Amino acid sequence: MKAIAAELGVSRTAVSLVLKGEGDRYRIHADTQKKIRDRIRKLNFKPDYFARALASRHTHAIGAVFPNVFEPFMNETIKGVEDVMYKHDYLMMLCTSAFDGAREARNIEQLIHRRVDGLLLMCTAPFAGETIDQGHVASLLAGPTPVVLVDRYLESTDSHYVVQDDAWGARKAVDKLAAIGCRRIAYVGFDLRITSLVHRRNGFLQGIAEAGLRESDSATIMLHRRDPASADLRDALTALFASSGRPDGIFVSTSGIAYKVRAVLAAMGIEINKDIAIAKFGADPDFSPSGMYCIKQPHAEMGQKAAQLLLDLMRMTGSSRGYEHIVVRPGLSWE
Amino acid sequence: MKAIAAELGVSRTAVSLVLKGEGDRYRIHADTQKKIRDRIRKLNFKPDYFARALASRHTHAIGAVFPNVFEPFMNETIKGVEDVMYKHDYLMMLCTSAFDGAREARNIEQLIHRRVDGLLLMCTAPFAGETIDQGHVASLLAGPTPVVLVDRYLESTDSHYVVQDDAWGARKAVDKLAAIGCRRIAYVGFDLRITSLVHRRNGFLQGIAEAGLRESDSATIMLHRRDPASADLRDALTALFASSGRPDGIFVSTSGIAYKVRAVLAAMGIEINKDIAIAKFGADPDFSPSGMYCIKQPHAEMGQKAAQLLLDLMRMTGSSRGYEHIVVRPGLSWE
DNA sequence: GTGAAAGCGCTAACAT
DNA sequence: ATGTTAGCGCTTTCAC
Repeated sequence: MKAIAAELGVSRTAVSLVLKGEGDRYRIHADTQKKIRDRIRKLNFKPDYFARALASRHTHAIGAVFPNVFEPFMNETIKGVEDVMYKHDYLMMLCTSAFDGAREARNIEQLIHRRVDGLLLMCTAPFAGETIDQGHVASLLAGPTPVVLVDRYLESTDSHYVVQDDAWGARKAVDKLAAIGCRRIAYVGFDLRITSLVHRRNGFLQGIAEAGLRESDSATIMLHRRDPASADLRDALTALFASSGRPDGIFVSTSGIAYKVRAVLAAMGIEINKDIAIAKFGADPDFSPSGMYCIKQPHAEMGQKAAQLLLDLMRMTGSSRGYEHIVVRPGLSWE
Repeated sequence: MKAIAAELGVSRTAVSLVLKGEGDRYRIHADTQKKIRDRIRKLNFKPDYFARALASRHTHAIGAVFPNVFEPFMNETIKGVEDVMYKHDYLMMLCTSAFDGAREARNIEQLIHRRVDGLLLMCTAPFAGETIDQGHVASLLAGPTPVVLVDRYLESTDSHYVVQDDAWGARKAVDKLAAIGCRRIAYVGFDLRITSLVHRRNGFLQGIAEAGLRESDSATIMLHRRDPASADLRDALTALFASSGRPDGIFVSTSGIAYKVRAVLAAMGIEINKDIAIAKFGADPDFSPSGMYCIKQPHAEMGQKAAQLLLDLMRMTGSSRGYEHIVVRPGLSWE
C-alpha cells in the first residue's frame, strides 16, 4: 500500500480511503481515485486482513454454531445462511457443537475471540431432568456482539431469534390425522427442554383437544437418548401396541425418530397407511417417500431470515430497537 | 498484556513467552511463570488474535472448501476433519462451493486472504464435455499454503491427497452381483470428469471382465445433469428396460442416484432383489434399508486422515518430502 | 483535498 | 534469564 502510494505520488491515506470506498465522502479527486483503483486492480492488491481487523476492530466475518451439519434439518438452514452471507461478501465460520454444551461454549468463545462481527446460534438443550449450563449463551447475549438464535430460543433470556411455528405445524398434523379417522393418536418425540419441541408438544395437545379427542386416549412416548441404536423406542412401541390402548395414529416430533418408528413397526408387521397413519416434522428425502404426512420445515427460509436479521443488526451499531422475533410458517405435505 | 507485565514487574516479552508455552525453553523462572499464568487465568486474558496473526503470520485456523454440506457423503467427511481439528485446537473455516468453480475459487481466495494455515479441498469437476477452469486450484497448489485434496484429485497436478479405493469398491460390487447370478449388469452414474468416478467406472469394467461377462452385455447410463428433477434417468431406464438388453443387475456409482433409480424402477413395477439386484456406492441411512448392496465409503476416516496429514504438513515448514497419497479402503455391506 | 503521526496488541531479534 | 527495540500493515485523527 505504501508502495502504491509512493508509485502514484499520493498519500497512503488517500489509498486507504479509496479502498474503503469513502473516496467521495472525503472529496478526493475523481482522477486520483480512478488512478488508485486501477493500480489496485492491476496488482490484485488486497489490504491485509489482519492489519485491517487489528486497526478497525471488525472482520467482515460471522460465526455460526450448530449442533451438527448432518441432518437435513441443520444443513438446509446453514445453506440458507451461507447463501445470504455469500451474497453480502461475509465469510461464515461454521462450528459444530455435537449437542455438547461445553463444546458449544468453546466454539463460541473461539469465534468471539476471532472477533466475528455477529453470531448465529442453534443452541443445544438438555433432556428433561438433565441440567446443562447455558451460562455461556446468556453471557454471549449480554455481550456486545450481535447474536441471532435459530430454530429455538432461551426461555430465560430475551434475544433476537428466528424460529418456525412449531405449535401450528403440530396442530395441523393432528388435525389431519383426526380428519382421516384417527381416534387414538400417540405422541413420540425427544424429551428435550427446547422451545421448538415444547411447542410441538403443546400444539399436539391443542390439536387433540380441538379434534374433540380425549387426551387420555393419546399415549406418549418420550425418548431420553439420542443414540440411534438405543432400544428405548422399540421397547416402548412394542409395549404400546401390545396394550389395550393400541393407537391408530402417531405423531412424531422429529424426522429422524420417525424413520426409526417406521423400522420398528415394520419389524412388528405394522404397515403405514394400512394399519396406522403417521405424521411427522420434517420432509422426506428426494425419491424416498415414506408415506407419512410431513410438516415441511422452512429451514432454508429460516436460515436466510436469520442471516438477514444478523446483517441488519451488525449494520446498526448502537441504535437498538427491541428484540426481533421472527416466526416462519412450515409447509404441509398434504396441502 | 502491557498492563499485566507492569503490574507484575516483569517484561512484556516474558509474558508473551509464557503465553506461548515457551517459557521453559527460554528458562524463565518457574515462579515468574507461575505468577504470570495465574494472573492471566484470573483475568481470563487472551492475546488478541489479530495482533498475534499480524505479527506472527499464522492463524491456527484451517480452511475447508466442499461442494456442499448436504450429502452424508460430504458431512461425514467434514465431521472427521472437524473432530481432529477440534482436538488440536484449530478452527476450521468451512465454505461451500455449490459445485460452482467460480464460487470455489472465491472461497479459496477468501480463505487464503484470511491466511489460513492450511486448506482442505474437495474440488468440483466438470461433466464430460464441459470445461471448467481449475486454474485456481493449480495456483493454490503452487502457493505456499499447505493443501490436502480430499476424495478426488487433479489429474494434471500432483498434490497431497486422501481418497478412497474407488476402483476396488466398484470391482467388489460387480463381483457380488455376478456371484448372485447377474449376467447383464448396467452402469448408472454421473458423467463427471472426476478421479473418483472415473476410477469407479474403471473398476466396474474390470469387474465385468473378471467375472467373465461381456462388456457388450452391460448397458451404460451416463447422467449429465445434477438436477434431481431431471427426467434423463427415467427416460434412459425406461428405454433400457423396454429393450432386448434388459439388465438383471445395476451398479450405481452414487448413492443419490441410486435412490432415484429405485423410485423409477418402483414406478415401473420392478422390485429390488426380486426382479433386479442393485449395488451402489454409499451406505443406507439408519433405519432405511434399501435392499441394495452398499459400498460403505469411509468418509469419516478420510476426513480424519486428511486433517491429520494437513496438520503434519503445517508443522513441517519447509522440509518438503514428496506428496503424500493416502488411499482408504471402503467397507462392503454384504461382508 | 492531502500528508504526518500515533497507535491497534502483539512477536521476534537483539542486546543485556 | 530479562529487558529493549523495532516492526507487522493498516486505520484514524488532526493539522496542513
